Amino acid sequence: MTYVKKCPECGGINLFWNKEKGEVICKDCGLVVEEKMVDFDQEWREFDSDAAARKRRTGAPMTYTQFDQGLGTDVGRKSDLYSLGGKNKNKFFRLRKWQQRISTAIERNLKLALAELKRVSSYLKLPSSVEEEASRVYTLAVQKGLVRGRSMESVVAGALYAACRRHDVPRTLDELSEASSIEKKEIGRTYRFITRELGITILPSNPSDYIARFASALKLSAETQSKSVEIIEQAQSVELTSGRGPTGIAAAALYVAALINGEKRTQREVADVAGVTEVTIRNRYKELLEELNLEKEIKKSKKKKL
DNA sequence: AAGACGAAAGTGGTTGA
DNA sequence: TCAACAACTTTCGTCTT
Repeated sequence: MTYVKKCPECGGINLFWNKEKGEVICKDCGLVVEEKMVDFDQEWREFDSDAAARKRRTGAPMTYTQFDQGLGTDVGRKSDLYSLGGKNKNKFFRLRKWQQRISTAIERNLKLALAELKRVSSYLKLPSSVEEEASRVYTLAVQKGLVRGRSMESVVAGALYAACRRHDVPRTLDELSEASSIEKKEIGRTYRFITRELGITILPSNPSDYIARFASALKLSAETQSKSVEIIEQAQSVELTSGRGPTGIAAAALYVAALINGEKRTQREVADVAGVTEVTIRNRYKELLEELNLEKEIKKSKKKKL
């Protein structure tokens, strides 16, 4: 089986095959290029309907993006009732009433929230594995009663942010904030709250996870991308990265790599796509030059130009 | 004229008493 | 709960290309 080499959406070359989920996603724009690559053929043969019924064993796939995991049942309405006598009829009505009562609180909330979650995640073009994870996180949060006192939207945003981090397709808080129209600090706060309460541990995000997306936004070559990842790795080995914002580091590394490869971008341009200021890039850039003596490489590329 | 650089003051969040 | 603190931003003036 052969796979597409370029993302049909943005032309990016950073396709990533998540074997577990059976998806090929584009790390640049988050587009799911191929999804659910399962073998749809049956692995058994059936000769008559009887044998077929015995051998079939699947239903609709279970998913957290449906409020009841796609497994919900309802106590039926009219048509079923005709087959029941008086006593049973009453029992039936009672059951239905109870079900409606139980359903209301949590499930109504989940329905609304998951709709919102879908909206935001499609706005950000997140892969469905992230959406699924976020739905799961949100469902847990509701069950633990963590939504009380917080707006539903902010918890959704927080769950999405957590899911993104876990799947190494980080979006910045700014992007999430733009998509959900929730304040950045509010998202951050609920994010911290729910991850703590649910005991979800998330590693600090790696600057190189941002490189692919930033680079494609700036239309930089693949060589520049790998160069900047290389720079980040070096920076990490001399402890230049701890305590600093990962986006700032990614931006600076990208800026330097672009200089070295003669694909110069202004600090302003890089700063804009990375969501940091020029000053931050300058500070990181200065540190990078000091620690990793990259001056030579920059000079080298200048000579080439002349 | 535009971009790069740096200083200084301000902001929001974390930490430790 | 408050103050100290680090990272980052904003603003602005100067230097370089």
